[in-house]
Amino acid sequence: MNTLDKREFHTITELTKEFGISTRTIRFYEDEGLMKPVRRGRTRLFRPTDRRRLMFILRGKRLGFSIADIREIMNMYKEPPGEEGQLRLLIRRINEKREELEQKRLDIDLTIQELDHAEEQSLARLAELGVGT
Amino acid sequence: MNTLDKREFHTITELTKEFGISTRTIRFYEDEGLMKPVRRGRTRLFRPTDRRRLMFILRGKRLGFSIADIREIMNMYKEPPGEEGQLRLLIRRINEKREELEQKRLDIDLTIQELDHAEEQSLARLAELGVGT
DNA sequence: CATTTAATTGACTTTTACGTAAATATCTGA
DNA sequence: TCAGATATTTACGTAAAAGTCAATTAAATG
Repeated sequence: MNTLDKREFHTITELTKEFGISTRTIRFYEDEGLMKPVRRGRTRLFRPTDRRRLMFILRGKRLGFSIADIREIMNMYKEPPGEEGQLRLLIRRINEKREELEQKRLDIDLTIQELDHAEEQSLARLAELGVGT
Repeated sequence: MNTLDKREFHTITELTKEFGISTRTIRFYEDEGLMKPVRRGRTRLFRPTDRRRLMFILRGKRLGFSIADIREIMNMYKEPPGEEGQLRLLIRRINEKREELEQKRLDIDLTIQELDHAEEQSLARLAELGVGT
């Protein structure tokens, strides 16, 4: 791979290797309408945009979002609707999602704090045993 | 409920109401060894410590951790082991979990940024429509 | 051109995290 | 003490998110 890797297409196996997922998983996301790779014959060809979508999906998964959640968030990034009511609805949904994410961040910070505490305990215990780090 | 609510025990339904989950869910967590409420007869009585554990579980869930993950993290908060090898192993695991959490935080920040962007687009669109906020 | 090699499709299976229902037991106030 | 509400146990069911396997098909390569 080149440092200036702006290649047009990726194969499915390239993506499985890059992201450590299976072909089944990628096809599953396509079935769910989260990606639309183009085809050469029957073979899927993934454009940079498909790859970005995949990254987005995996990020969502790491945060514990369901496929449905991810689909919903993706839709928020498309062209905003032209009608006022729809727009206001979209904005409300965006804010809901943001709150959800901010709650997650609080959860993370708390958990990290607790891990820090647990680590300290363990380090203290190690010190008691009279060992260097 | 009192402002100084340090009551000894909670019933299962009190917890379901407080946290918006079902009795089945709570019993499931007990089956999974994540909580050990005491019993009066067959009836479960949840102490403050059980309630705290439940909060911990739900926090883990919000972050997309599996039951197995949560159990593993919980075990990190118990008395650290006495043997050096075990201690070092524990410390390594703690650091792995922390990294995982920090990755999640990065994911969150990215996603929030994108939501911000999507919101701006929508607000701009609204402005175009010549409407006030 | 014959054959590995890589992809696709479709069907069935598995795991996780509960939901649901039935039968039984316990408690509680009238 | 008895009806109605609350809990428990056991067992089976289910939805989401893939995993696995088999049959085809297409592509590439010696």
